[in-house]
Amino acid sequence: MEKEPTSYAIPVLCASCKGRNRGVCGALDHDQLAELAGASCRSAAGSGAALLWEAERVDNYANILSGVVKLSKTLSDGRQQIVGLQFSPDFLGRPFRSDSAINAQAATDVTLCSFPKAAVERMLRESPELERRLYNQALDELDEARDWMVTLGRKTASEKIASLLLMIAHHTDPSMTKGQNASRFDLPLSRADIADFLGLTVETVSRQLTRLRDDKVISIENNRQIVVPDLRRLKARAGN
Amino acid sequence: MEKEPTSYAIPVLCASCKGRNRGVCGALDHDQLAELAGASCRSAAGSGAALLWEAERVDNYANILSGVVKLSKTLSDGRQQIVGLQFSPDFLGRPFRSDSAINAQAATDVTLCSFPKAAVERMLRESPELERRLYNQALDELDEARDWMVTLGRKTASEKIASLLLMIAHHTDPSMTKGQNASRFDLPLSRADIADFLGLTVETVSRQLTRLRDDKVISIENNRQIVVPDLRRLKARAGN
DNA sequence: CGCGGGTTTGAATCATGTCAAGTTAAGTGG
DNA sequence: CCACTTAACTTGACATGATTCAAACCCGCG
Repeated sequence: MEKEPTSYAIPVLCASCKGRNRGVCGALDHDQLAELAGASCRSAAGSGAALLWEAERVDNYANILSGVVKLSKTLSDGRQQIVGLQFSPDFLGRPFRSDSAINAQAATDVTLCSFPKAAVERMLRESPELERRLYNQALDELDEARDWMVTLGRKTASEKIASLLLMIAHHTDPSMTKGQNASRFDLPLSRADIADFLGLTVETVSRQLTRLRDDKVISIENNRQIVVPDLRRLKARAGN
Repeated sequence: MEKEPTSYAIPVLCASCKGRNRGVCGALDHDQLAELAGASCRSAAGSGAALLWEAERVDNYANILSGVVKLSKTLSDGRQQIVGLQFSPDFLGRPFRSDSAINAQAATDVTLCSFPKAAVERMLRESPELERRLYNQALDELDEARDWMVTLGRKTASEKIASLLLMIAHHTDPSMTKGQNASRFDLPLSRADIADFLGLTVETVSRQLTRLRDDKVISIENNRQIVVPDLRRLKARAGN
C-alpha cells in the first residue's frame, strides 16, 4: 500500500493498528488521526520496564497496543500496592496533572503507541468526542477501582485470588465474551505482583493457589498458565 | 429580589447557592443555568437515608449542597465496603450507565439539588466545559480510590484510622487549606461506617481510636468530635 | 427510671504474616 | 552435556494482628 499524501488517507501506521477503532483513536476523524499519527511513536518495552515513575514527569501519553501494564503506588517504607492493570487498547496517562504519584510498569512485554502530551491536550480541547472516550475510560477505571476496594477490604485471601483469576480471564481470554464455561489463560503477573495487587504476601498467594489446584477448581501449568474447567465453581469461590 | 424573566438573570435559587461557582454549575452560562435550574429540585435527606440503591435505577443526578454522602457496595452475604465519600459540592451520579451497582446513602443530614438525568445528559452533549468538569471530578475520584486501595491493602489498622482522620479533616475542616498544624472536626461516620470504610470491625476501630487518644495524638469529645493538636504526629501515624 | 443503640473493653480464636528451608526451572559458562 | 547460579515459587513451623464472641458501659429519650 502506498502512502497517500492527502489528509483523507488513514495513516499507514494506523491502518494496520489494532487500536485504530477500539481505544481513543476511534474518536478521531482522518485529519485528526493524521495529525496525531505524525507525532506518534511506536515502542516496545520488556517485562519489568518502568513506563512512568512517581514524580518523574514524563511528557507522553500512550495507547497500549499489546501486553499488560501494572499501575502501582509505594509507601515510604517500601510497601507496595498495585492499584490497577491496563490492557490493550487502554490509554495510559493522567490528563490535566503531571504529578499523579503513580508508577506504571510493564507486567509483560508491552508495545505502545505514544504521543506527546501537548498534542493530545490540544486535540482534547478540539474534540469533545475524544474527551468523551477518555471520560468513559476514567469512569470504567473508577468502577474497577471500587470493585477492588471491596475485594481488598472485605474478602478473604482465597476469595481475593479467585476474584483476580476471574478478572484476568475476562481481560485476556478472548473466549470469555461468549458464554463459555471454561477458560485458559496466562497469568501476566508473578506471585509477588499478585501479592502486591491483593494486599497479601507471596506465601499466602502460593498457598491459596495450590489450594484451588488441590480442590480441582483450577489447574496450573508451567506456573503461569491457568486452566479453569468450570468458571461457575471459580465464581463461587470469589464471594460476590 | 424579583424573579427576572430574561434568561440573562441568574436564577433565584442559584443566586444564593453555595454550589453556584464551585461544582459543576460553575461550568454553565446564564442560559444553561436557567434551563437546569428550571428542572432542578432541592431536597433534604436525613442521616441514613438511601439516595440511590443498587439496581434500582434512579433517574436523577444531584449536586451535594451540604452534608456527607457515603458510597458503598455489598457482597451477597452482607459484607459491606464503603468505596468513597462525597462532600459538597460533589456531583452525585454515574453518567452513561444506569446500573452502577453502587449504593449512595446520607452519612449525615444532607441537602441536594437534583436534576433529571435527561436534562444533564443533553447539556453534557452541548457543553464541553461541563463534561470537562465531570471528567475532572471522575479523575479526582479515581486518584482517591487508588489511594484507598493502598490504605486497604497495605496499611495496619492504626494507620488506616489515622489516614481516615486526615482525609476527613482535609474535606471538612475549612482551616485545613491554610498551613494550620491543628484541626478540629466532626466525624460524619459512625464506628460501624468507619469499619466498613477501612475493612475492619467496629471493635478494632474503637480500640485504635482509644489508642490514638491514650497516646495523646487526638482527643475525642462526645464520641464524634475529634481534636488533633498536632497534625504532624497524626501524619506520622498514617504511614505514608 | 429503664430501654436501646452505639460504643468500649476483655479473653479466646483464627487467618494471615513472618521466618526459614526446600524445590523447581531457566539460564550460563565450562 | 553437565555443574553451578540465580530467581521464582512452594512448603512448613511459628508468631501475631485482627476478628469473634461476650459483657459492660454510656447516654439520650420516652
